[in-house]
Amino acid sequence: SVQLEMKALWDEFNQLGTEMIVTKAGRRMFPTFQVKIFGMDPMADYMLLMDFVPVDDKRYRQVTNTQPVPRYAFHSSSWLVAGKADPATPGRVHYHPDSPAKGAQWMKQIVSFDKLKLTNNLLDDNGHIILNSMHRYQPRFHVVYVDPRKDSEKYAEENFKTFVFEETRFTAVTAYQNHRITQLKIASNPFAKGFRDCDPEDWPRNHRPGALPLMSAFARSRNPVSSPAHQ
Amino acid sequence: SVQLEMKALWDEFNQLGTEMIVTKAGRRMFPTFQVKIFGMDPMADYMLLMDFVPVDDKRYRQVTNTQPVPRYAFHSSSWLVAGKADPATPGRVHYHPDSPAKGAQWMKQIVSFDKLKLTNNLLDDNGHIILNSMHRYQPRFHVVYVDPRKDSEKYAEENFKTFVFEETRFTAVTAYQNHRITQLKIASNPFAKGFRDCDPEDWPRNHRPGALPLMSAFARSRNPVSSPAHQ
DNA sequence: TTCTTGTCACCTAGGTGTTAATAT
DNA sequence: ATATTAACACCTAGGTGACAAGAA
Repeated sequence: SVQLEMKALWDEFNQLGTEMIVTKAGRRMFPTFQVKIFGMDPMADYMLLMDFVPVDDKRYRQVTNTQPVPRYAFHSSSWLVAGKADPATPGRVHYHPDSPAKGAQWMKQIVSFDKLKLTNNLLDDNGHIILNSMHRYQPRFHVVYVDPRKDSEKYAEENFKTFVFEETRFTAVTAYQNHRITQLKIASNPFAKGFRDCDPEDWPRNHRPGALPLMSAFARSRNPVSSPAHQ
Repeated sequence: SVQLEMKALWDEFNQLGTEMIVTKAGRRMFPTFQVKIFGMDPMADYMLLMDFVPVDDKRYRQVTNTQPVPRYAFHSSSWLVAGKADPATPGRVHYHPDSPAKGAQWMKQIVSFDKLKLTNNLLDDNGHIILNSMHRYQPRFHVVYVDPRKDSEKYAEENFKTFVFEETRFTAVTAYQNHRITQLKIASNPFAKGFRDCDPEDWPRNHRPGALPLMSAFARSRNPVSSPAHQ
């Protein structure tokens, strides 16, 4: 079985509609997809990998709310379906760089896919995951048992297991569309600290009950709670 | 067979008497020990590791030349034997973090031991290599074939091979003793660029034949030449 | 006197969103 | 209009030798 790490943070993003930047050179995901694994055979070899499947066959489009809104308005924009999805290229997979490794090694610490990068460059030759901007994707996590038997191909079907966490769904974008997503990224990603206007360490102490809860996930995620995988 | 990378740079350091800093927290080696490997079974698993053996049973001592020397003197100090070596602690080994891996993976690119760190802390619990300051050491590189047979222990003797490059010998120190070593480190280690007083990129062009050859190894090492292993 | 330790400025290396310019 | 790109300032993370202070 598998537990998603930083579930509280993923939930907060998912509630707003998670967006992930794609660039030509490749961009990491934030939050990073990381899991805790249980129940492997400690002595057996496993390959760990991820892929990304379209959530639907729609292409999205950002529509700006042009009506006058109060300052600090919450819903200045939203997603609209803009047509049928672009034809999917044969989806790439990302093997965790430690693969293959023994079950004992995978289980003894959190497995982090922080080397995984997303790109919109169809001609990418860095092995990055290729996605279409303005499309929605569902990350999937696969565990493959390395079968020592000679005719292991025959058992391929029973030698892997797939885990899907719906809270990790996201829209691929080349620039953030929802400003609240931007703010949550800035508040929770250490590499974006330069864009913060207050010290996040002070937030839990200074937090007023009525304030915008942009930082709540970050505060909570310091003691991450995991969730069981869907299927 | 194994080829040492950056051999020209190692030679230049070795000619001056290589020194490596050891610290409580652990310090990387420079030059980094890296090799190119040939002749493995592409499909077989191998473990790669390093250890460090005392070159002799001597403790060293730096003696300062107190006689008046001309400016820019070349030999202001030297090493003297200072007594018998301190009792050796059971030597640690450093497994290359990618171990175990297939021969094909080890051979397809340079294997770099840049995660290896040296410490003088006898109580170190970070898994770093523990060395005595003011003692000389010979790095050794070991290739271990992971024998798939059940009684593999019986074949341990024939399942590993050791490679020794004498030009990688060094003296462990807590502070540099030979100023020319310091200068060569500053000239060739990118992380010490802050202490340079000229642009190393310009050196090959501006190099006057009569000038001090401090940068020559760095200039040459841009097209690294390898050397065969001793044994 | 000699050796060791801890702090520091200054780097490498690379992950952020911003912004202005460009493409569609 | 909307979407994409490239350069950029500002971070994280961590590897340098210098230096002053301390230890042996």
